[in-house]
Amino acid sequence: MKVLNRKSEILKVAKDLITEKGYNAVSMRDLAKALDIKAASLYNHIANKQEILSTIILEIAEAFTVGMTQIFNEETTSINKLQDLIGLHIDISINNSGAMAMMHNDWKHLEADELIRFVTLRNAYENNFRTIIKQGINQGEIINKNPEVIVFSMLSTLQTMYLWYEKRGKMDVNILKTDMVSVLLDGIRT
Amino acid sequence: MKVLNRKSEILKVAKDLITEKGYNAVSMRDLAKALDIKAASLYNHIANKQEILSTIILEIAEAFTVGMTQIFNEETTSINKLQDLIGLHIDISINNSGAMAMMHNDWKHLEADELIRFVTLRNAYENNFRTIIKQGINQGEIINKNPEVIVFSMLSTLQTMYLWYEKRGKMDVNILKTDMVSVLLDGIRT
DNA sequence: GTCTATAGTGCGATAGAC
DNA sequence: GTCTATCGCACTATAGAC
Repeated sequence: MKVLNRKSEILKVAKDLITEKGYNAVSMRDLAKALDIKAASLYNHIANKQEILSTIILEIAEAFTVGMTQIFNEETTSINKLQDLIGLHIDISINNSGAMAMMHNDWKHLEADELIRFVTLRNAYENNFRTIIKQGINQGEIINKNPEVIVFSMLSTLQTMYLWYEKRGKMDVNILKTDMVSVLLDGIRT
Repeated sequence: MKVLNRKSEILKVAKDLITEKGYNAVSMRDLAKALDIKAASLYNHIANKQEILSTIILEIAEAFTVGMTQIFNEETTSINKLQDLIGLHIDISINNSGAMAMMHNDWKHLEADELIRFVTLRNAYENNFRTIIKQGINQGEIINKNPEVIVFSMLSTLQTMYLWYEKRGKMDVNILKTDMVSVLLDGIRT
């Protein structure tokens, strides 16, 4: 286990607290108390409260972008790409449930450039997802239903998986992947 | 169009503001300004800020409970019950997207009795949902996959539908129901 | 790198006049 | 039913000592 520097340590504790209570409900005093220091001391490591939010959310958003880019460019069927995307979401959600919660709940408290960057990344991600579905329909691999409904249904399940995985005692990752692929993809396969 | 009394009017405006910014990010001064009165005047109509939250969230939670109870006791197949539940979610989500957002994002800011009541209702709802799925599996109507994965996948889609319906220019409700039933149920039917 | 002290702001809520 | 005025408190953030 690597020793964290002070800033990483602060971000880690902040992630846990904000996941539990929400961004606006966690004060710098709360955060400092959890680290056993005074609030003022935090400002030696971070510029302000916003920096905590944007660092955590953009880091996870960029991890999804990297994963998506790779999968999008694979030379394989759309169904295989969707299967890989399910795996990507499961892997990231399991290891970063705090950051997933913040991305889900608190992105709207981002400001200025960080907000724009986040929304841009998220839109690009959704567009790639939609393109994969449409290609699958055109290739006859995926049933010819409204692609928006398919995209929405899959994404909403994948995006809230972190909630559910936490709640019910962490099942085996490989079983989770198998069952999730089956439930999400069997219904749209031709 | 019925004329709203002052309290209903306050709750309606609060719903919109809180949906946009989150419960903690909307102050009583913000709310008052949106109504063109002073913050102090709000307290002639509501006891405190918490009352806004609990009134809106519990009202919608109870609407789901009523709908579920009725569907749960229908004498029909599990697949038909699920189909009716999808319709219930669509009908409520479309007419109450603000309240849906608050129930989704801000329930954790409920306090004491109201929090307990909400969690109780939500658990009962999920248990009924799970029971319907399990009965369907036992009757051979639904594929024999992990029922938790099926429940989670369907519920996460239904619970976040309000987000997506708002975002993309409100498609025809009947088409939405047909396609949603097909995408969510074709994959789990035997 | 952490501390004390504090500036400056905004919050929820109340009292009491009209 | 709305107002002005205000209380008491919590917040983010900074200055400067150690």
